[in-house]
Amino acid sequence: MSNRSQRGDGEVPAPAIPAERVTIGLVAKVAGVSRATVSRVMNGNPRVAEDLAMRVRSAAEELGYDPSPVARSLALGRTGIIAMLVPDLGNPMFQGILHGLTDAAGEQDYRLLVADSNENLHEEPVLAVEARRRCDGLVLCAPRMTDEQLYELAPRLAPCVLINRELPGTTVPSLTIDFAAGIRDLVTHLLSLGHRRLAYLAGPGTSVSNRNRVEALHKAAKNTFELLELPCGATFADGHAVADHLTDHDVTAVIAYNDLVAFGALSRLHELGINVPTQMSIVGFDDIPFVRYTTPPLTTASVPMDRLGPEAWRRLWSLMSGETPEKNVHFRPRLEVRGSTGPAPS
Amino acid sequence: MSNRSQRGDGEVPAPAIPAERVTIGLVAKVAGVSRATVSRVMNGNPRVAEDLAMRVRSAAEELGYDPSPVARSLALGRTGIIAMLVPDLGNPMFQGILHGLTDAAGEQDYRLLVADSNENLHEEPVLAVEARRRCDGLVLCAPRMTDEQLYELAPRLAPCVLINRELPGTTVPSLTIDFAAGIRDLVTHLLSLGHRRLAYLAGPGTSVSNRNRVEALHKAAKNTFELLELPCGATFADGHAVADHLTDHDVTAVIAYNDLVAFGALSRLHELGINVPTQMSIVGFDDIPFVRYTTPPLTTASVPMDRLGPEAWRRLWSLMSGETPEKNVHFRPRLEVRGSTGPAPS
DNA sequence: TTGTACGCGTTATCAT
DNA sequence: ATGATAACGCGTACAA
Repeated sequence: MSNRSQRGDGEVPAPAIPAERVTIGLVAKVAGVSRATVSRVMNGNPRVAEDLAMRVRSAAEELGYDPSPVARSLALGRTGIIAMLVPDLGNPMFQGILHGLTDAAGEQDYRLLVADSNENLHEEPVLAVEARRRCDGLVLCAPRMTDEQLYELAPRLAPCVLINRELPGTTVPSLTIDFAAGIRDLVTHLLSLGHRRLAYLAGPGTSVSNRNRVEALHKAAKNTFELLELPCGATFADGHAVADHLTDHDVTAVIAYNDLVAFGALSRLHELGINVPTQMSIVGFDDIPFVRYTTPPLTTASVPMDRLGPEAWRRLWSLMSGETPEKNVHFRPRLEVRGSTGPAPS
Repeated sequence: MSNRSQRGDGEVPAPAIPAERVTIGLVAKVAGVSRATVSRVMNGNPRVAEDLAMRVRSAAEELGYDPSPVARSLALGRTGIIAMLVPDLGNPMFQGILHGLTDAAGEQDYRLLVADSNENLHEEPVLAVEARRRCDGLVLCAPRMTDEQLYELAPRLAPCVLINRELPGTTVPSLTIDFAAGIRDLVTHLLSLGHRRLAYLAGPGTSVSNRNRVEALHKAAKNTFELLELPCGATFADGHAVADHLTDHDVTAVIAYNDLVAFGALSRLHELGINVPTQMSIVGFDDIPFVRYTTPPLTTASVPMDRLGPEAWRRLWSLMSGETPEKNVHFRPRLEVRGSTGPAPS
């Protein structure tokens, strides 16, 4: 059956270049039909004589023919692919979105291509354009790109759906998280527990979502509680590192930029012998999969990650179909009270 | 300068379809030259008169011309892209590889496209072929694909580099982890601590890397210690769930399929009030970034993740250049003794 | 129903 | 140095 029966009596070479390119023309010649007919058969066009179709199919099978996606894309003017650009694949938050997006798009036979801008925040715009040019649509999550850049780029990125930020004055659809509401809920929760001196472990300074949180915090802090802002970051390691300085100040509760940071801080506090929540309360943001299992389980603002992917796809699909996408959604996080928060120590 | 100066007096539409396609032909017409010349200018061909080049550049600038990657790929016969297929983006292990691969390939102006086979293990082969056909090379990590399938597919995937598995009898380069050695080190460590009854939290049954571990364990167990094999999985949640059954049996140490699982189990044991390592020792595999911070820090077999990406790229590059890639590497994990292992309770 | 011929947007090979 | 023109591999009017 398979051609590897001769394995064992020699090395089977891994051909860097196929023996001879098998194109639609070759199949046509072998099957004794025109290329148009082959094309029709391959695309399931029903109006071809069954005998011809058979000949084509067996020829294609025999030659191992597979239409070139590139040539196909050029002729069709579409690729059947969408791309998503994320700032950090390591963040479980994006993994959730990616998963949902893959599934939703997959149902309509669209494939998802993931591009990670990683640390090259500098090249974020380049990557976005490049990714977009190779496919039919883009889901863009670029928290560090300036509004200026985004306005400039938007026309070249369409059809495009924005995640976690908006582009006022344009019709570019966007899915956002109501960070302010989430922060308010967390603060209210902490205040109700008697906390009055809070620390905020800030995310990347250039990130819009960090700015949103900071603004909400400052607004809430007015005449209500003391707020200490500590530069931190977005990763577990960042949170872990900054936790050392927590005891330098007189705070009783910590609001982390996100769950990863909160987790890192939680871990470090444990190492330092500081009990959570009796000596210090701590909250995160996002509700990524495993923070419900940390010790203690993390109180956080739960973002409905699983809804973002599908919603993004629907809007992208509308745009690609020339229709008007549904209105933007501003997801409201749900306060998830768990074990990492408790009454403020007297 | 920018055309968004009129923002504010109306909605700027997000054009699903660019106003008019600006192709190389249009630029040529506007600049008053042939398409060939435009192509030359765009590709930095030095032998074009400077005045013509100027005209072309300004025309291109003015029209916002950007060569179509698809058409370009078709004409050139190469895309400038490589793909990597991973079974689970959520596993930090792959994120490490992806990162290294992105950087290495990026230095030679190749972009990385990530495809996640997610739970569609069934479609893994399809995805692999699809991904490969759209670019110039593939880094494949498909732990659940059968050898049969892989042998069958190999020719269509070349140039291709395998991660975590080999294809004996072929010249397909592969980068593998010496799971057996890692397991042996972990076992030896546990035995030296006096443990004689071990549990193994098995990964996905269909995964080759799981089979490798199991084999190594059975080999080591011969007349040395008792081995209990518990079906588990590959995620944090899997480990968390299975930990409940750990106390049903009389084991003193646990070897988890990977760090994620170990972490999950660790977390659950803590909830159950079982102290690690005094009552139970536990080890993981991989050494993903944050397990050094868990409580207690996890003893594990450290895999040099950061080396995999670059090594994979070098081999892929060789293949694409028609050269013979360097020999395969069988990475030997390094035993990382931390706080999650201790003397067996008497 | 089938084949012919052209278009998709670009690069490369020739003449000139 | 520049411009026709033929690839690249495929889809699809249109004609037959």
